[in-house]
Amino acid sequence: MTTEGPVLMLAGAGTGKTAALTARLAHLIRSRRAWPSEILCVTFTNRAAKEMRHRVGQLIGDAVEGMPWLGTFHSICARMLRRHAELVGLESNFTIIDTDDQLRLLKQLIQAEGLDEKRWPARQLAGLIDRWKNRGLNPDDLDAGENEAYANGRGQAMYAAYQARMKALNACDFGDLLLHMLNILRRERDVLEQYQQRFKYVMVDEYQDTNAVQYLWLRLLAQARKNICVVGDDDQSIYSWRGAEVANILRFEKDFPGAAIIRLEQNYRSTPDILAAASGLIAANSERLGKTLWTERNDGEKVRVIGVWDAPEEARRVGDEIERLEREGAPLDQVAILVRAQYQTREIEDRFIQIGLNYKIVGGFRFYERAEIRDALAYLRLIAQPSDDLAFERIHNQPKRGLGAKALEMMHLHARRQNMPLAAAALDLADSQELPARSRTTIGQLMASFLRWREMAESKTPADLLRVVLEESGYDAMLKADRTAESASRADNLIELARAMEDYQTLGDFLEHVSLVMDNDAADDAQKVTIMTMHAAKGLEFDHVFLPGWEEGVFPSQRALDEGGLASLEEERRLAYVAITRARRRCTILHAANRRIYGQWTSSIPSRFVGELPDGHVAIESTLSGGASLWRANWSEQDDPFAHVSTSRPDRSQARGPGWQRALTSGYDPKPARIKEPGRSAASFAAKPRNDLAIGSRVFHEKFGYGTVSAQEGNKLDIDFETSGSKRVIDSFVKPAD
DNA sequence: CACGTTTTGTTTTTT
DNA sequence: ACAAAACGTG
Repeated sequence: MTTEGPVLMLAGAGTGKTAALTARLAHLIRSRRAWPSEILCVTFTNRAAKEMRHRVGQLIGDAVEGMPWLGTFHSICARMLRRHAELVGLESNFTIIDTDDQLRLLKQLIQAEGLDEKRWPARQLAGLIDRWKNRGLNPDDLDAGENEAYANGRGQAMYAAYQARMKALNACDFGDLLLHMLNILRRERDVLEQYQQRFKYVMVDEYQDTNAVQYLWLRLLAQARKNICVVGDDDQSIYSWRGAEVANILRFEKDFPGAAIIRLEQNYRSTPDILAAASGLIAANSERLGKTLWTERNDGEKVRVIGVWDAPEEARRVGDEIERLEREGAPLDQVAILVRAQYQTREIEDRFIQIGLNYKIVGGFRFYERAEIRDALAYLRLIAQPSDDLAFERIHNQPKRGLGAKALEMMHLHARRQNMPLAAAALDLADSQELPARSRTTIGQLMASFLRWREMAESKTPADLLRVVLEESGYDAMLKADRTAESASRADNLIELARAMEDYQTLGDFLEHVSLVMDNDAADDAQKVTIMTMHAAKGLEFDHVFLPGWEEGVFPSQRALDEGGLASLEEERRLAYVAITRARRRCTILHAANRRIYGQWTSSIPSRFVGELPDGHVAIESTLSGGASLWRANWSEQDDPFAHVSTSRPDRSQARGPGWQRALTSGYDPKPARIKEPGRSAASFAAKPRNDLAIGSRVFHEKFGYGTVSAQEGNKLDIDFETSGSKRVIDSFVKPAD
């Protein structure tokens, strides 16, 4: 009922955080304080947004349909950015690229810079750029220290080059959605005021996970009215690797003086033992706001900790336990297995297939990340946007049509010289003689197909268009020719993709959905056990939760132990806290003495977190001889035996030698001019002739040698070569002979 | 250019 | 262990 002014809700796990938020939202609408379209409500995951929409719908009915501003930070920013794209030099139909495309693009830029890809991997640069964007930093905002983080002080230049290239491609990555919008709100007063006027109330779920850009974005939007209500739990902050700053929740009072602070401490979800186990564990963390969760319940059983010999036994054990629950009548959708990392799902999945237990894996290798789906999407992207070079590169030889590295290199060369997209360059090359005749006809056919498909896109539904494209491109034929079981399932996936597309009116709508919601959770009613990562489980709850792999090196993960120091160990502990508190009735933790990691059998000791669970609330069980008490005592009695395992960051400064600044320069221009007119089709790219050549000019060509221009048509020249005969070539491939 | 063989990296976690 | 990338051959 606290509707006006800033509100900070500190809500522990299972205290009804979402219920409070949805109720407040419904109250605002019912009491006519705001229309549904005047409330900005932000969540972190698509799942949370969906859940919120569902629950609000139950309270206020169809009015929820009129809530365009309920969604994730990314989807809301994408929606805004499409309206104001021109303010950051994009077109409204910009493409949202994923990490895969991002990496390929960065690799190209690194190569063009002449950097050693081994020494300065694209991944590292991608990580840095991501972190900069999360902090709201544009290339110009980087200080010298940041700049030196990559390739001896070329980080800034590479970042700038990447952004320029993205602009040329009319594309955004995930970080850009937020950063561009922040830039717009910072620079354009009228746009900012427009949104400040519109949003009478702002609500944010999981506030402890906001990073700097998101924080700045929110602060700008809420500044005028100050009707902002945020909900969070510092103990559940598990996304610092994504730039999340718990500090945001701590300084809320400073940013919004006079904020009402509401604590929710009664837990309505778990049994006292589960709650006590989780609370005892998290108490080992130092940096906490601190709160005491309590419950009125007094039922339930202790948290079980089971030690087994190896990972297969662990999987068997989990399977057995679940089958028992099933016999006892527990619904399978109330059972979850939460793991630290994706690779752990495999062992469990294998076992479940063996015993025929119905399961679903949430997240993981997602539908839209499969190769065949990405290929199909690349075709669609290229139809929607001829300037999508990344899509072009993906499918130019998929299915194989004899256009290999050589042909692609040629297209790149021409595209770069003319500042045009690859597709346009391809079209140009199709009627020149730079390439062998076979390649030219193939390119011509391919481009003609795209012209045809683009026309079809006007009249056909997206789903039908896809079917035609798959047929006419030869993709279907390629899958049919390959008679493996795998290709059959690929074909099925493509059929499924077309089916999923039926729900969308336009190609653009569908592509937006795909890039923002990488899930394709087809609604099915079958009862299934859920397998997912602990991160993905945040915000969910289950009667029965299994937590396998609680071993040093697995959980806490080796990475966290090696590089993050204490802060990262504490984050792992918060993750453990999140995992345990997902359970309503029963929580079972497992650890195996042996496990295969990187294909190597590795033995490990139980996680320190097991030792940190308070006695009296856990029941220890072990299939190993000697009992479990030995190692347990080990953990609690002495100090951290892993203290020597580096708690400080590895020193990177040594990698920098003298003279690093004198890096070599390359001829490649990192900032190609903005593409002026992508137009409706690749064919509309104008061919501008060169004016420094005329009929009779003597010219030199890399491949054909010297010759004389005999005719000029647009950017194409007929040249009589002295050694290679008469050819038709594109003018950018020749230079005047002197 | 396609295809087979060898080498290398991968395992955090999400939008 | 497995997949992708790099490398070499016909």
